[in-house]
Amino acid sequence: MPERVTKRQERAAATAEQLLTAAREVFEARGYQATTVGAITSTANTAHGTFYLYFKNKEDAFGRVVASAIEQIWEETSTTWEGDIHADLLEVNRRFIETFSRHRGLWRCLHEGMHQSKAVEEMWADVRRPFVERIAGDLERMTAEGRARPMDAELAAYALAALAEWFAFTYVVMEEPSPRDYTPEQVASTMTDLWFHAVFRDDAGMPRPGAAPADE
Amino acid sequence: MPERVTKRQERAAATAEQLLTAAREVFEARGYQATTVGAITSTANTAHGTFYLYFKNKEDAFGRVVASAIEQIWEETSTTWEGDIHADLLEVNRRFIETFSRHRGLWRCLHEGMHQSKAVEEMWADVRRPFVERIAGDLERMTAEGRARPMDAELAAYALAALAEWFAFTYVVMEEPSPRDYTPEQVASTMTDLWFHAVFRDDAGMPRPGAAPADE
Amino acid sequence: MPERVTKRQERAAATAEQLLTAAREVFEARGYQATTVGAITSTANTAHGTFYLYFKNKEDAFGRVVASAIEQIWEETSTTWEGDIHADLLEVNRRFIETFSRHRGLWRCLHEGMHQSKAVEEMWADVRRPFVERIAGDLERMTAEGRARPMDAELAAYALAALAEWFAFTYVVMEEPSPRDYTPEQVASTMTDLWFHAVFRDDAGMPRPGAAPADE
Amino acid sequence: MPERVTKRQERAAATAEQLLTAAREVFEARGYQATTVGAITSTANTAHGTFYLYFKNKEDAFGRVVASAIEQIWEETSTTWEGDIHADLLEVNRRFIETFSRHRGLWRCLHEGMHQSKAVEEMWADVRRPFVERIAGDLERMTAEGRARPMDAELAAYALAALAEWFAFTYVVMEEPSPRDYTPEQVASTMTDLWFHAVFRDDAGMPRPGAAPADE
DNA sequence: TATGAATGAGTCTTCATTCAT
DNA sequence: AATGAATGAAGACTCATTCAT
Repeated sequence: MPERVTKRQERAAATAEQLLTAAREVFEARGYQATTVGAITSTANTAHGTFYLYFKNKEDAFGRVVASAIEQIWEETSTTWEGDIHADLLEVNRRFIETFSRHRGLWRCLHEGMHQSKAVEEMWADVRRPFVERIAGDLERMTAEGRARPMDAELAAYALAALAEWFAFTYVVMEEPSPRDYTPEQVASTMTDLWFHAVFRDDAGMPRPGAAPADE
Repeated sequence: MPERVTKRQERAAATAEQLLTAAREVFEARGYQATTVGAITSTANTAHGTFYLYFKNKEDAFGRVVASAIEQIWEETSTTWEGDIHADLLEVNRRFIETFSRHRGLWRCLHEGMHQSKAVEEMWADVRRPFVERIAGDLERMTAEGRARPMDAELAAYALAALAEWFAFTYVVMEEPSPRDYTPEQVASTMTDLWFHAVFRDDAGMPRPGAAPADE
Repeated sequence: MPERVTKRQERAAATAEQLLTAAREVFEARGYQATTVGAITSTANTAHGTFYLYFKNKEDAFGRVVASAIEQIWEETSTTWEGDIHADLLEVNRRFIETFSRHRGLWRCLHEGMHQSKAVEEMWADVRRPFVERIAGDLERMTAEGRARPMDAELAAYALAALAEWFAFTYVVMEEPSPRDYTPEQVASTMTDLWFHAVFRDDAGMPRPGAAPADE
Repeated sequence: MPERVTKRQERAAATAEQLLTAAREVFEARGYQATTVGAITSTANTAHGTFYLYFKNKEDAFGRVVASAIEQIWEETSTTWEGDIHADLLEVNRRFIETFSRHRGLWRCLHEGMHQSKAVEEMWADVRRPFVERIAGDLERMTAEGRARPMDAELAAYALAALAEWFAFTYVVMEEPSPRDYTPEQVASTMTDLWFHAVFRDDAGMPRPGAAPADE
């Protein structure tokens, strides 16, 4: 009875979908610790026990939520570095802040959960590592091309990722500095400015190689 | 009856000291959430209720612990910026990593607690603000002296503080990157390198005033 | 799957019943303040947490206990006032004292809790209001029929309810005056006598309509 | 050195006075259960331990407070029953409501405490017994004089005391009925009206023996 | 596949009372 | 007579997880 099985699978898939969506909503709204299985199941309109058919536990559910969200962030902050590096970098940073903003609940949740559960801590490390590696790769390539200063690319990548992650986090999530004092545009601009000068030779990233160094 | 008073006050001070030390130990070892008043009092060898003679609650106790630790960190990361800026910066960063390391339990606790309690969140903001302001002041001065590039000093200070705080945090507390792969010295060096180039004119921080600018 | 549901519902209903009965027992025996959730659950042979599946908290549990008891009291103190008013009144008062006696633990608990919790205070007010209104209604009707003296029916109802409630309470619960000195029958009789003369015209309640007024 | 001793005694008496006053304030403001020894001593500006030099415990302190207050109430609700009984009764009831009002905090405290502590329960019984006896005495005398109907004077006295106590308590303390709906004057009047007709022969208390019964 | 009733461990806080000084 | 530091008992409530149906 293939049809029956299919129907069952369909229902099951629908339930799984409901639970995942609900989990994301609740994690974003309440944070890691304050999220309860009960809140997720009642948001998903399923029985309490059903949760455990689809997730091993809270950590597991959070992992799935993060995994599904992270793809989006990854794609939104990708670039091909064609043309003007400074402009590209600014654009990436803008998108980073913007994406971070849209997912702020989840980020906060990730940072919170990372102190509560070893599994979430590893999840956090796994989430950021590709970003770090992308940066490290870019740095190495740019150094090889003579545009970036020579440096320990991996360590610098960690440092720059830390700058981006924590500057964005404090600004977007902790509101330190307050969004009333600085616009996301200013934040992206400052981030870009520091990152750019930290990394590139003075003339390297300049779009017009003949031009004199800009005075900001 | 000055003697009497003194004796009592001495005992009380000793109790307070025991509790504060115990609180610090437990917070560092277990983290914010997992720390219980019972663990603190039994470590301090006092009755449970005695805790509430000296602290309003867990948050309050944590506040005192942090306050007492923060002074030390502050002093250890102060400098007068005489002579070679690059060398001074490296020294400050070395000490920062080193001090951070020594207080890693507390830092983790602070970051954890900041997601659990609004009061701790404010505490975190209060702790870092002086650092940010110190950086902003230094930047402004250096820009005025023509050594640093012109920039929004406050925002840049937030960004650089974020770099230092989170790079140190991930390295020291989360072990990302692993200390097996990179020494604190390397971390301090990378941090210094990035920070230096991000901020200073190419010739600005150079100890040898006679040297020509690197490019052009 | 009606059978399954039924079995579960049966068990749940049984648990609820156990808890309610246990709660009543404990409240009656210990009073409001001294009653602990632990005492209720261990009396009911359930886990501690099960209590919170059926009640929001102690107040809520008490509310349910009172509600279930109050119905009984209400019905036992209802009458249709046919025939001899004095005899009817005596019968009501007898039953009131008797019922009060049977629920003495609960009454004491209600009076105690009313000073401990705003919710219980309102519960007390809600419990007695129907009694007051019943009395007020009776008074108005009897006045309209020319049997009761004209008076502010509502205020008089509050006063008479206070007489009944507190006379019964002091006698039954506080044993003031002592049951060794006065029987419930005497108490009901005195209560009836005072209430009767307080309210009725001298000839009004008399069963013998032909009798002349006592005086003048 | 008699002078020294005297000075000491004076100080001690002053301390005792401070504590008693403070205790009364706190009991009136907070109620029995919510009153803490700490609140009393800090109101009295004495050390915590000093409390136990003058009182055995909280019950004891409350006993002293009640004793000192009760005299006043007793005197304010005394009358000589000269002339018009109805008018006298109304006046007594007015003063009773008024006095009750002024001491409402203490009354509530007494009623609350009576459920918390056997000692306070006895205190309550001791406080009201003289009132009951005064009423019983009055009733007996009036019956002997042919003005009141024959009845069990003591039991009737308990009933009438209950009426007065609880009607006043619910009105003044529990605000049931609400003071917005009924004035103290109305309450006193209703109380008087019921009491009067409950007790006296129709013509007995009338000031003008020739007058027809008043229609309210 | 889905249900939902039951479990029970874990912690902060208050406060009356004592007693050394 | 006065102090005030220290004590320690006592109780409500949440929620992840299980398992019989």
